[in-house]
Amino acid sequence: MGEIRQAAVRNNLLRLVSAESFDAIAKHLEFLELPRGFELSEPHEEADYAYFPESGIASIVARSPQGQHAEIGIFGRDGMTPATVVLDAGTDPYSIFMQVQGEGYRVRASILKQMLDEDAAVRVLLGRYAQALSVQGAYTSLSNAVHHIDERLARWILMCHDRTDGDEISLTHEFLSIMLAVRRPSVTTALHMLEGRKLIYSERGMIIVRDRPALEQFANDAYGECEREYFRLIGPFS
Amino acid sequence: MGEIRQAAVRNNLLRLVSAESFDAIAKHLEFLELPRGFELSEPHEEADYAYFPESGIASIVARSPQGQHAEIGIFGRDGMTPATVVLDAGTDPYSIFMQVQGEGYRVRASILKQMLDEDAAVRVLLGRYAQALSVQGAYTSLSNAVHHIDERLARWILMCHDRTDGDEISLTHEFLSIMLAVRRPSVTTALHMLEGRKLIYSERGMIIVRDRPALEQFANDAYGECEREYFRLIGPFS
DNA sequence: ATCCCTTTGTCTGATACCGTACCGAGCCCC
DNA sequence: GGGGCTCGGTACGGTATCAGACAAAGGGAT
Repeated sequence: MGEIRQAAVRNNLLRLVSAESFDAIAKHLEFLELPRGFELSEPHEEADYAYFPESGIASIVARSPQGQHAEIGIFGRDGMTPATVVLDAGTDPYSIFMQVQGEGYRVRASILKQMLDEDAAVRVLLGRYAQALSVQGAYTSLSNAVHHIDERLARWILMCHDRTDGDEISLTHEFLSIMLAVRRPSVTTALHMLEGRKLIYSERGMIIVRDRPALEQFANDAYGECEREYFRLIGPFS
Repeated sequence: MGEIRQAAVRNNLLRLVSAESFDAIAKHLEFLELPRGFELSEPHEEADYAYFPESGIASIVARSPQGQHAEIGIFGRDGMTPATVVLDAGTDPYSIFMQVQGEGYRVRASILKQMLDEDAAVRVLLGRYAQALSVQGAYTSLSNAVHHIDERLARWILMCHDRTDGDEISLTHEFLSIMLAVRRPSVTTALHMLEGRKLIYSERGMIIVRDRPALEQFANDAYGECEREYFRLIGPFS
């Protein structure tokens, strides 16, 4: 702790705060592994820590009273949790957990909160991130309503690819089916479809992007809007 | 202008600010009719005014590049637009327009923005409202993904009923079909279903809630979560 | 190797919903 | 009180997806 160089950090939000703000927060940052399944936040519970992933992918899932669930958004080194901290909301009703393992920094939520009170620039940045996340949820909603499974799957693979270093994404069909709120066998067939078009390779527990431009073209209407909105609100990341 | 009594106001957010904050904003409030179809905000355009409805219902719709669309949330006197103002986001990608005619106040966005900079309590309130709206979007997403048309329709009627004075909601099937992102005839059949169960009456251009508790029971898994979250974040309204 | 467990592939029938089209009914307006 | 428009009801074939079950294949541990 206390000797993290901002230039070496990969999390986009941590990179974008001013050097002064970064120094203020850096001494409280703790680096840790984020294994698959790691819970970053549980529904209706006040989070002890805020997490800023350096790698890996986290999933935000809403659950109905009867236990139905659907993913409303994902983030990796483009984001953080809990976004509610900047809105003084205390808790949110979501499960947030690591879906592709990675690493990241965490800081006590109380410390981050205090920083936000004192540092308007950081407050603005995280506020804009909260908006980007909300827009991501909105477009997930649209996609759930109007797009076919294979398009939604393509969208989802693209969104993961954006947040991953190579072309390999480590995921099971089972997991994908939860994320897309469809049956597991539907994922299998949809993946075969994408594989047949030579857009991806699919192996046991692994999806490999083979032709990203064609994949974007296939996802077509389902991909792009909320990425553009992130770019407008926060800026580029890669 | 300038002589609006806070106790006479019906918009929940305006009611909840302190008397001092209200006095500061009241002199800038302008009362106006909000006819059906009135545009409160257009996608990617900076809004000139912020609107606080006193009655009627506004709809927030996301549009895909190809022109597909789906509703992600609604608000009436429980809310305001643009929620982005508190997040310094400038614009959002949604169409926001009146769906059931009503009345409301508006204030120049620049004035509201300035107030937010100076008044932390108002900033917190609107921030929490932004969160409530985001959660509403998340549960719309969940509903789009996992619930059947008739349940979603019931949910939607309940949400409108919450924001209406009587039991009558003035809406065409066409409009409903856009909101639920389904075919118009599907709405017709679903409404018949609800009518057959004696939960509503349905007339030309009008839906009348007949048995609200039973309607809630029917909507079951689809209704309630985001209402509870609004209550937690903001408080009751009625 | 052998066992076991996770993950993936495939099948069957059922169904919710779609796209499209067409017609009837209510309502406004001259 | 008829013309025309909006709105609602209904019908038909088509298909994307579901529900559930089962079998095969990969991979780790003994």
